[in-house]
Amino acid sequence: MSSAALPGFRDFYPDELARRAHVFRAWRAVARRYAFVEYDGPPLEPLDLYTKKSGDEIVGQLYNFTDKGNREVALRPEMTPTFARMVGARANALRKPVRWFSIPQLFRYERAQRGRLREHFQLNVDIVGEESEVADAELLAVAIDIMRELGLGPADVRARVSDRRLLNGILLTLGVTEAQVGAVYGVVDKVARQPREVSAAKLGEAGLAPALVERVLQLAAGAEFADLQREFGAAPAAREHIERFARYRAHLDALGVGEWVDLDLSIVRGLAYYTGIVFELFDAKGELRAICGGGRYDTLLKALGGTDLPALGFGMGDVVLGELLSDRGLWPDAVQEPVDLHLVAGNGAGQRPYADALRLVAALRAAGLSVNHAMSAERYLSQATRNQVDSARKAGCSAAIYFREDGEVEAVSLLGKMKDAPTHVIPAALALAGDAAALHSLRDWLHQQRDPASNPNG
RNA sequence: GUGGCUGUAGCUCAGUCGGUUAGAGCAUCGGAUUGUGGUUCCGAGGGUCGCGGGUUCGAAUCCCGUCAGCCACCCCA
Repeated sequence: MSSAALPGFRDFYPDELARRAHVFRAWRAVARRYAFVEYDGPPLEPLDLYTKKSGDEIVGQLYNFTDKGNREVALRPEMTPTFARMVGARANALRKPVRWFSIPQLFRYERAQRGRLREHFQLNVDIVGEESEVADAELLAVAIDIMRELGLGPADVRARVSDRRLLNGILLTLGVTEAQVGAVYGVVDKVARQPREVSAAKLGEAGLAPALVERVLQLAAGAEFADLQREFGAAPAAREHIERFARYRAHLDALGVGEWVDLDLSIVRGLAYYTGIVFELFDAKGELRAICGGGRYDTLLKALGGTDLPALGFGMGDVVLGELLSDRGLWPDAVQEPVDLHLVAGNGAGQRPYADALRLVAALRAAGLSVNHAMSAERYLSQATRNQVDSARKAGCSAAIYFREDGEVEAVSLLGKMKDAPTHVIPAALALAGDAAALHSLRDWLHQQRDPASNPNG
């Protein structure tokens, strides 16, 4: 076996690239439907772009090195700092709100495992300059509509949403002190991933009374928004946030994605820079890692040295999403673009110079058709036609084309049944001369063969 | 970075108690009376049994190490 790709890196063979393209198509189609525009930045950035935001510990998880100009650089592990720089540099000139998306390839140096490689492609969708919770609803709707676009439904994927301000207000109302809030977040974030006793012990260590520990764990394990409204709707520390969240839910319903969404106060998204509504998308069976995560980060742009603008966004990677599509059998049947025509030897092949065969191929290509051929005069003339036709069909070609004994050029469909396959004839002289009408008729005929509605052989 | 499981052809896997030149199916390539199809038949190529060391007359097989993959931590996307 020759050397393979580096650990955590992928070779994309044509079938795999076609699947990747399928996901990218869905990402772009939905992002554009929501009026986002695409941008990109450099895959290599100054190292301090990341250490400024995340501290020096981050270096252990980066692909970083010193370049030949003695600059400390890193392959980008995330898009947000680049995005923040680009927006910040033109903050005053950009029409607000900014709605941008990107599909960067990102890199992280850490142990690869299922759903987690050292390299992946991640859709980033961000909005800058809008504080209304309508923007939060719009953002989540983009992520959910991508699931729909790929054939997934609310029984396959669930959106879990929370709001840090809401959780904060509830905790303060219950008697958690400002000083304890940080520690409580840390426990709540992991409540589903560690034993209840461990969570309880950590909350106790943070200074929470036993009754309060129970109450916090109960809320983190699952809460109905209606119950929260009843209990905290009038509390001074929580009321504003309860009301905002109610409006958010109503916007999601109106945007047509309400049935995908569950409240889950345990969604904290690390302890980092999120300031408001946060969300994650999971497969409904809970077998995979998060498909997507994001939320509001109103203070980050300023913290990174940019303008003080509210912002929100999410990232959605191709790896977990691809695993989910595989599990659900949702990849399209024909992932490859079929080739239109394959030149084979017909009964008239021997009557013409080989150059005519290449001229025919060239004329068809000039007319915009995709055409393959054997690239060997010897094989074209000596190999049995049935083998040539069979190879073309197996390669996924839509039709074979050849010179007939009477000198005409004939195409025969390779789709559908082999008996009585449809054919289309054009005079060889017109085909070789690149006659527009003749080639147009061939193109129409090909389209007709591919359209199942008008192709009884399909 | 820590621990557990697994490594045989491009893929899925056989390979007995340690015993001759490591096999099958699928896939690929060539062919089946100068020509039009999925079936069928014949044939071919393709392996440092992950890698290195050890035990042994003899190792795919047993032992140790290492690398890679998977899983769980850690951390996050």
